[in-house]
Amino acid sequence: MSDEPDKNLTTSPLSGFMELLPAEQLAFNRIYDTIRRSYEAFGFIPIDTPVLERAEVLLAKAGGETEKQIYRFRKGDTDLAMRFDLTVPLARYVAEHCGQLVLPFRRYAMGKVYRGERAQAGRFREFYQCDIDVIGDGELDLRFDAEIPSVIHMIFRQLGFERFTIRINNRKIFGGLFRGLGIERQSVGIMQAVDRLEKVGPEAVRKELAEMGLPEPAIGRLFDFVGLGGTCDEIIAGLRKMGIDDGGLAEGISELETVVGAIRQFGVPDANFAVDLTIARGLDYYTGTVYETRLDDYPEIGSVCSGGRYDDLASHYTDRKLPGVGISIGLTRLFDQLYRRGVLKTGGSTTTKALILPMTEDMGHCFRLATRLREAGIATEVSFVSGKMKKRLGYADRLGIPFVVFVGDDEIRKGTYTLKDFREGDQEELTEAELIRKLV
RNA sequence: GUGGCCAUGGUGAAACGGUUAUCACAGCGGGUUGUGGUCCCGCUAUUACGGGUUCGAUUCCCGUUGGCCACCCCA
Repeated sequence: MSDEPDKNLTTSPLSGFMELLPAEQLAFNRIYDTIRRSYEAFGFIPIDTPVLERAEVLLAKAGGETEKQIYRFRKGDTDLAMRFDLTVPLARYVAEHCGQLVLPFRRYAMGKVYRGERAQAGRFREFYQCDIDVIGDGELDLRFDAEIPSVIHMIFRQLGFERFTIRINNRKIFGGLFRGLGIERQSVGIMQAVDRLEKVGPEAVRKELAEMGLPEPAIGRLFDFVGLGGTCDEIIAGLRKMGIDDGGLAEGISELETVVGAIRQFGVPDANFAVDLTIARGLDYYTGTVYETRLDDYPEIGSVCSGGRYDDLASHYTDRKLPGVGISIGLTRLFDQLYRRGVLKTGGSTTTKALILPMTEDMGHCFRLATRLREAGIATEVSFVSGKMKKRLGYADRLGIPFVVFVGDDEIRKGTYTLKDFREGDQEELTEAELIRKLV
């Protein structure tokens, strides 16, 4: 071990780990707070679970992909892993505490998750997910499925978006269709192919399906099916008209119809949601309603929020049947993509509203004023930058602090303060009461 | 995980075999006392790392590391 510190250590963060400058971080936190407030407005309860879990817990129902991507390591005799989403930890949490929880349990969680995959634009190895889920006891009303889009709607409105579409589908429809057409065996491959429809176009998908060995008539029917368009009601009517006889399909259609009706009752305008029979969602644990939300003006970002219903959340951890429905907002991706496109307004690089600039030896006077301003809810700091005025004011200027309060011996004698509005450039001499009234 | 492209000050770029590697922005100092942002002057700072080819490498070749993009997967 060398005693000399290595001054040439790489200072960039690891690839796939987002790190922000102050103004960016503040913009990020504004989005975070907006999401949190909306979740709480619907009565969701905040729950925070550990970033590290026993590997066996996280991998209990993991498929191949998760297994490959999970960060896993040993510490002593313990086999540890970092959470790759917030849903699996929720399952463990609910199984552990269900005796003390009131069901249906409405919880939200906002935290970092980890996936060891190759980073790319909009694809991180460490990122924030903002989840809500409702967990029921044995059964869970379909109206909870409809409430989720209503939460999404509120969040994106609050974030300042008008043009976004919450796409809805039901996994039972796919399942029923595949059974009805006798192509159930290849269902996973078919859904993956259909998911690529928008990306590669119908011809490529048709070819891919043929290569999987699907008979031509079945492919035709499949395309009739995913080609169904129009309003939610037209699509649902179209589905019924296809005349495929399968109990699961009928159930899926009827659930979808119920959910669509309830979404309208929740007041989500038709402009902001749509039935889209092509969305399947990779994760195979969804068993009913599925969601995917896109910003209409930025379709290339892809889904910014997705989720769905699962029949049994915690089957690996408990015998109780706990159905749930939820969604996850990929906050890191959402922020990153919006920021790259310049659609986020960034303000100053500080939370300070008023900077007290002492021009007196009487620092106690300045500190007491600072305390009273803070108690009035005004974010305040006292400047200790010394030197020329140019430098002292330059500090406020560069951080974007909106107000500077000059405290000089003249003012102290008169019992006043000089308040300078940094954006307007003008200033006025005020009493303390006037100062507070002005800044609050 | 598979494949392609790229690596120049803090940031974004220029030079693409040839004397002290250029420019802009940012940063620091100055343009005299209790008033910043614009303007003017000055300063600091760069060829990712290791090897090879060559009289000579930022430039060409190999390796390493890192970044970007596509696929896969997904938030």
